[in-house]
Amino acid sequence: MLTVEKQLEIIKRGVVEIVPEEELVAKLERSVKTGRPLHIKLGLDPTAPDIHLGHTVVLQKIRQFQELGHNTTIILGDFTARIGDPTGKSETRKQLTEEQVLENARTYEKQIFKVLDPDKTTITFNSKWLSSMNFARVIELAAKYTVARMLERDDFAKRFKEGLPISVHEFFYPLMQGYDSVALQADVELGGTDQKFNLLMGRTLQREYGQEPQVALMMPIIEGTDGVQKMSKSLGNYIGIDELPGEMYGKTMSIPDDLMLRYYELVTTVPLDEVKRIAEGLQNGILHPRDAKMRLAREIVGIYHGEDAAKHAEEEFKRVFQQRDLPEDIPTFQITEDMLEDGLVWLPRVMQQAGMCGSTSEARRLIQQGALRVNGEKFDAPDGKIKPEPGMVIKAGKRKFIRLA
RNA sequence: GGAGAGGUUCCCGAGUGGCCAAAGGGAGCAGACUGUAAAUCUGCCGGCGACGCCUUCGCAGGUUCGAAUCCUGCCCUCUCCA
Repeated sequence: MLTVEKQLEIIKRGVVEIVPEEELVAKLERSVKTGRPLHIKLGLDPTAPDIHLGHTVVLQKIRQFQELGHNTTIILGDFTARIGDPTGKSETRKQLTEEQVLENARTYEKQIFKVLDPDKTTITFNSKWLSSMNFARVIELAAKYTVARMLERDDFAKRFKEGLPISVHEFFYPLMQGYDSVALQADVELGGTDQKFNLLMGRTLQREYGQEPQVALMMPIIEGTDGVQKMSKSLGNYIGIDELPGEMYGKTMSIPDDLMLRYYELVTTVPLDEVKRIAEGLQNGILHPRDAKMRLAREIVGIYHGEDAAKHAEEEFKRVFQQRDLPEDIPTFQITEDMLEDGLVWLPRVMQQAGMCGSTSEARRLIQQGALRVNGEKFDAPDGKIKPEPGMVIKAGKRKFIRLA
């Protein structure tokens, strides 16, 4: 086991806040002395069927704890998910059904291990202890916290002030999550900064139930590809870890340059001193931002698809976006008889049918804006008609291609 | 239970009888440039084979030549009082 100092150095990478750091140090010291690993807890909401890079920020941290030899437990909040964490969206979430939760949990489980070591990971559902709680015990739990303190929570406070709805059952979410820490006797709980209240609740409840309080360790919430809002699937600004290498690479290239270093630190395993070197290179202009970002994209794709796939994705990216060449694989589209009129097809229809755009209106706009190329030639015929030929390549915008069958 | 405020296009947020498919911002898309799916600038941003037509402003009706805007009922949310 590494020394306390070494461990701290690793643990603190990317971390926003440790509450309180002294207690973490004390716990680590005791752990090193007794040889007994710490118990690290991470709660996940099994509502998201697809894990994206945003989730991996915290998963990477768990991974580091695993490598340091500590015990890690992932709690799939199947029971809490029935409420839906009020955090984030300032409105009440729909309750999920039991089947939905279980199905989501299964896909979740599969993806987690792309980051975590399966042999060192314990997965538990919190329904294990929550579902059997009777009302008397729920009252006992609820009595350990006051409404005023509950309203201190950012999200509740904001909604309360703005006159937005807060359902009573939402108060149970923090209580339940906090109780998970009691059930597990966690030493450390990880979470995003948006989880602060919940993590601190764990401390309070553990103390109330006569346990040593856990240390709360908060990771930043990473911005999505738009560079503005937090990465989330519903906002569509996410990079999913199940995505194809090419998509993943391209999406990474689409993040604002300013965001690069943050991504390096939080979602890759590039050593910190090297990240520092990259930062310096960017600063003094020795390193072209594009090249730095390509490296980033390669690193990210590499984690989830391997180095070869990453290299391949890069070559493809260069071919399509730097050399403006055709991609390796172009989906083919079959023109059907009923689309033909005197041997001509109306391109908006083809584009819409081929999934290049959502409607013919959108297709018309694309043509008007000069976004369309047929066999590399700009296409701007106002009636949008063309004589289709097998093998013809239609390109809309920079990254949508089809080949006629 | 009583009194008041409010529900607008993906999101935020204007609009209070015609000039509204609905300001502005964000996101998204496209073009230019940079040969980064970056930044910046410009344009687009409900649907329809389309200089017109259709659907949209919580839901359902009504008034009007005409409604997101006025009236009625309903649903949902909030505030104050009880």
